[in-house]
Parts: sequence; C-alpha cells; structure tokens
Amino acid sequence: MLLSIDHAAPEPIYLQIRTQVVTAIARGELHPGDRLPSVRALASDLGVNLHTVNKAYALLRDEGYLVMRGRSGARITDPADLHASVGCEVGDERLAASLHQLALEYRARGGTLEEFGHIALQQARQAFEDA
Amino acid sequence: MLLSIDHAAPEPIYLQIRTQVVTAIARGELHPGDRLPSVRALASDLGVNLHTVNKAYALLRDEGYLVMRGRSGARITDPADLHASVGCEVGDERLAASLHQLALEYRARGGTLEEFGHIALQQARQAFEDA
DNA sequence: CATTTGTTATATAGCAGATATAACAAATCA
DNA sequence: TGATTTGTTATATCTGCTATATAACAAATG
Repeated sequence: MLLSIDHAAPEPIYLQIRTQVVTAIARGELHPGDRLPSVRALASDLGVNLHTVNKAYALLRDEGYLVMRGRSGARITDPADLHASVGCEVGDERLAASLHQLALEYRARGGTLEEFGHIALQQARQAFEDA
Repeated sequence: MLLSIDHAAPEPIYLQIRTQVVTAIARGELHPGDRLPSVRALASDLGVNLHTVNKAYALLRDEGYLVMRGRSGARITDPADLHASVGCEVGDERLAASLHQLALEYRARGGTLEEFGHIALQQARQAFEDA
C-alpha cells in the first residue's frame, strides 16, 4: 500500500492523499508516466468515498502533478515539463511566500537569521536525499 | 490601523489576526510589553465579532506570543523568554516539518537542492531585514 | 460496442468558522 | 471599597467545507 490515511488527523483526507502522492513523486517512488490506481480502486483500498479520492486527484491535476485522459486514468506528469510549466511559477511564488512567513515567525520567537538558514538547509538536504 | 482583514480571503479571520500580530512582532512594530487593543475594541475597529478576536488572542497566548492578566489586557511576551521556553521547542519542530515538506514539494516539481536553498536564504534575509 | 476511466449532479450528515447575546472572575482605578 | 474594564466561558444560530451516498455522463480503451 503506497498510501495510508489517518481518519483522526485534523488534516482532511483528500489533502493527506494529495501530500502523500507529492511526497512519493519527490522521493522517486512514483515516476513520470506511472499510473495511479483508479479513484474507485483507491477509495476501496483506503476505505473512503470515491469523491474524496477524486477531490485529491483533481487537485493534483490542477497543480500539474497528474494528467488525466479518459479511460487512461491518472498518470504522473514529467517533472521536467512541470518545472517549465506556468503552473510551476505560481508554485514558486507560494513557496517563496511560505518561506518568508516561516522566517518571520521564527524571528518573532527570538530566532536569528543564521539559525533559520541552518535549519532550512538541514531539512532541504534531508528532503533531497535519494529514497 | 495595525491590522487589516480580508473577509473574502480563504484564510479564517482569526488566523489573519494571529499572523499579522506575529509579523508585527517580527518586524519590531510591536515590542515586548506593548499592550494590544482589547478584544472588544479591536473587534469594533475591524468590524468583526468579539469572539473572533478572542480566538486569535487565545491562540497567540497558547503559542506564547502574548500574556494575559485580568484587566491588564494582552501584552507582548519578551522574545528572549519565548525563545528559551518549552513552547518554542514544539514551534521549532513544526518549523522543521514545514521546511521539510516545502523542500519535498519543490523536488517533486523538478527543482534542485541548490535552487531551494537559494530561495530559502533569499526569503529569510528579506524577513530578517529591519523594519 | 461494452467496459473502465474521470467527471458532474444531488442530497445528507458532521464539523469548524463566524456571529450574537449573556454572564462570570480577575485586575485596575477612582 | 466599589464601579469599571479586562479576558473568558456558555449557548445558540448561520454558513461553508469535509465526507459520504447514489446516480448518471463523456471519453478512451480493448
């Protein structure tokens, strides 16, 4: 099972699915062109409703991570295409805004720029390690 | 007016208030010991309900940014105290988790570690600039 | 052409955000 | 001391989002 759902978590189920798919792509567990389970099959496996999975797939499609084509189902987008696409630019803007806000909050708690930079690079290196 | 509310934004009003107070602390627009408007006064100024402001203040208190004492009202915590407090450790854990997830999503979109580090440091420097 | 795919349309139940009114304990000020 | 202002709590209502359920649709496959 590639995905696991926590019904007790505060994060909505459809966002849990979305995040875990993105994480799997980042870690190389899902490759460009790979086919995801059908919304009905995954919903059955996870014990959730069809529409919950469909909402996650539609979000991933809107964000550019997936491509849907009729009965072909959901397939992983080529990251090269994604990185060059327009949708990625808005993603970069959101990334910058998120990083800016995290830095502001760290500063408000009395943290320094050097400490923040250290934590950021530490977490980034860990996220970019090969799976 | 220190705060401004966007009723059309998807972010809840009480979180908008919370974030703007934290940002003001980070930028030095609010100093340790400064007194915030009363929940009733701020609610009236912003055109929102008393409980919406109270929810934001209670959250800021739980996060350690504010201290409440009877009629003394809400006052800004000393960042030095905050940075040394236990509540700051869980804040650091959340920061690390957020940074890790942002890096994972950037990698999933075809970004590199170097690019991410550059954007992170760029935003951090901007956030730590003096107001 | 029948099947499987994602998609859309309705409807329902539950939870959170926001509002409204009311009352309470604690600290301040006259 | 006593009235006032502070944050806080208790109900209640309304709205929107999450999740579920049933049903039907267009597109692509074999």
